[in-house]
Amino acid sequence: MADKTTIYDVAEKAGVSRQTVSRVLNNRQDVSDETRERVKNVMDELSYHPSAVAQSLSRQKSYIFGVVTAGLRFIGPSRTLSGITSKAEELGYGLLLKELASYNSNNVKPLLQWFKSHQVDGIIWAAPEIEDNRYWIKDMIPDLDIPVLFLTMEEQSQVTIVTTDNLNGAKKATEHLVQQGRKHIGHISGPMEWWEARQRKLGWETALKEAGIETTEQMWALGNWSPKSGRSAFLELLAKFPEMDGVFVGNDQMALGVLESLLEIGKKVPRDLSVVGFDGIADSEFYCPPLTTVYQNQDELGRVAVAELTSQVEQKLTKNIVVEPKYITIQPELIIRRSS
Amino acid sequence: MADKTTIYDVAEKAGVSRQTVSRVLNNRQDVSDETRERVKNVMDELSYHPSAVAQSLSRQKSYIFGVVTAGLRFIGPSRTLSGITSKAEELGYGLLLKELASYNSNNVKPLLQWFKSHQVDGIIWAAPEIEDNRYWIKDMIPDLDIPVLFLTMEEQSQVTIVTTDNLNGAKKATEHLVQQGRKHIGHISGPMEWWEARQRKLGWETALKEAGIETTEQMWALGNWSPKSGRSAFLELLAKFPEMDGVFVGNDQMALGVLESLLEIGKKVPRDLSVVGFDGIADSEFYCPPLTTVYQNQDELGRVAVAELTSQVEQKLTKNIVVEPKYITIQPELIIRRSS
DNA sequence: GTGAAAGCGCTAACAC
DNA sequence: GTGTTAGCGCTTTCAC
Repeated sequence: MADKTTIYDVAEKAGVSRQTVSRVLNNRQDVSDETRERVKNVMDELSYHPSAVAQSLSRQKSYIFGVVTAGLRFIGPSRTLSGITSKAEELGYGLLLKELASYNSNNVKPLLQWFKSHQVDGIIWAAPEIEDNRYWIKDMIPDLDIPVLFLTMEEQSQVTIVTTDNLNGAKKATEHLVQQGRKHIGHISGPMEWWEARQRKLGWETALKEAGIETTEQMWALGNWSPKSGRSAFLELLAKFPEMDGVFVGNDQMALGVLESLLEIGKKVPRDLSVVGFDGIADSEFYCPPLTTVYQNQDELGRVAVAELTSQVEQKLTKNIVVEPKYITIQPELIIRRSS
Repeated sequence: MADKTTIYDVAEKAGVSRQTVSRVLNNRQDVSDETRERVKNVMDELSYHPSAVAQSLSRQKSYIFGVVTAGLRFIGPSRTLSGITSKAEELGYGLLLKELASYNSNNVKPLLQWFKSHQVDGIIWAAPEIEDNRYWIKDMIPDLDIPVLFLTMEEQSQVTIVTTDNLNGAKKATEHLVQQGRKHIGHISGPMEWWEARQRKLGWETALKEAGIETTEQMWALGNWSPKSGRSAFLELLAKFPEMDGVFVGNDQMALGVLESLLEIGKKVPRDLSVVGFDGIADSEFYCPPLTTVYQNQDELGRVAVAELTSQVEQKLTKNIVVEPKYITIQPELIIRRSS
């Protein structure tokens, strides 16, 4: 009952047409200053606020982006989301949020349709690339007719992607271990279904190869990103690669598990073994010892994504040109602490 | 260009009126089976999907909730958000998300207005209560005319609140230390501007009082939730309360800092000092030693909030009754690990 | 059972 | 500069 005031009420009370009110609303120039003032005053008096829903319907533009995320209970995705919210706020866009119940979304179509029916101006796909959960891109994106931007995935023609350079980050981490004089550098990876895990492993392999070391199956073990898995993967790895004196771990959480099991078996870090993680989560500074890690700025990732999407949307709108897909890469940086 | 098909196209092709199509869309019973079938087939052929925006405008109901969060870069809020997304999905609601740039939001009014203009059916305020950042409730909520549900705040008449029972959780933690035979139990709190921090401190005081111990200023120190602050607060506390043999820390992250500084100064946990945290974040199981902590199910918090809000919205809609405010409390549970 | 008319609140296109 | 006329795509009376 509070806000039943519509553009019509304002028009009537101000003694003008609804059009004129609309013009004032949209800051058009073709209104006399005198009229504009009068209308604005009436708006205040009536505490009038336009209906965004009606505007969306009429303009065919909502100033809303759809955001798809997954695994919010982990720290990474929410950092990215935070970057998205802040940049969207800056640029005047709202966000319609969906979290995938499982990474392997098989009902992408209804989701995209839902966004479309809400007339979002663009979509940010911030869920990780795992297995073939991107299979639908070629089928769906073209006739969706809404710009979609993907986060964290392999370069692909036809779609714009913003991602941390996982391969290069992993290379930096491994090179650091090499420079520290480590000769037997192992790797604990995330699940191989994850693109990020594969990239990081590849970075480790590449760096070692460039250092003249050939990697073998004995030199790496598989984890699932969790501290617990990091721990068991490490024990497994140590058993089959006993000479290991350095390890690049696929993420900080698994590195936490590694550090803990090192403590238990009485090995000193970094004296006996150097450890380097990936992600640069805030806690890593307080592990014992503080963890050397590759920091990826996920907040920035989200911000860049929104900025790019906005730019594409507005270009499409004003110049009616469809921007060609880009592959935007963000470089992570090595943070050296006491674990190496 | 893909989805220019409207209800009108369907009506025309099916040889019925737009209303009939609408009836089929809304599963009304007053349509003959034969007509329904025909219309449905045409919908499929044209791959027609109704516009949610047009429906919102027409029905004056959007099936969207507004969500306000803050501090997504920390792990707590995003867990809650995850609970919110999953339950909302189950109940058929979408989410319009806003993250406060700072905890002390002074521009609440435009935010609420924005939600209102988007015709959200309800609002979940999931940002923490800090200082007087709730001052606006009495002024704004009544004439907003949209149900608003608050998370994590002090009971207050007129508004529905869902919260973890921080006081009781803190009591449990402290009582546990007492039962372990600790005689000198200190506390490191979060910032006193935070309601949660005050509640947890109060729980510590209450438990000690019930155990016959009077708390003094010497027995607690102030942190800011971060590991770093936990560390310095602990050192400060140890200096003025040297006989301390147990400490209840306001959250797990600060407890991490405490554990690290204990390692540095060479004190054994729990032999010399027992440590208990609060939150039950996943990592706490992998601190050294694994942390005893009070687990609060933030996912559930979000789910309960959505369920309650939905219930209120639908009751208001069907029976046209405004549900009276509730204060819903979720009990956290003590998880005992090696740090105590 | 089905259709016609009116309306949700606003904007775009064209008049004057 | 300002008003008129049509929509945007759907639902809600109320006829028949």
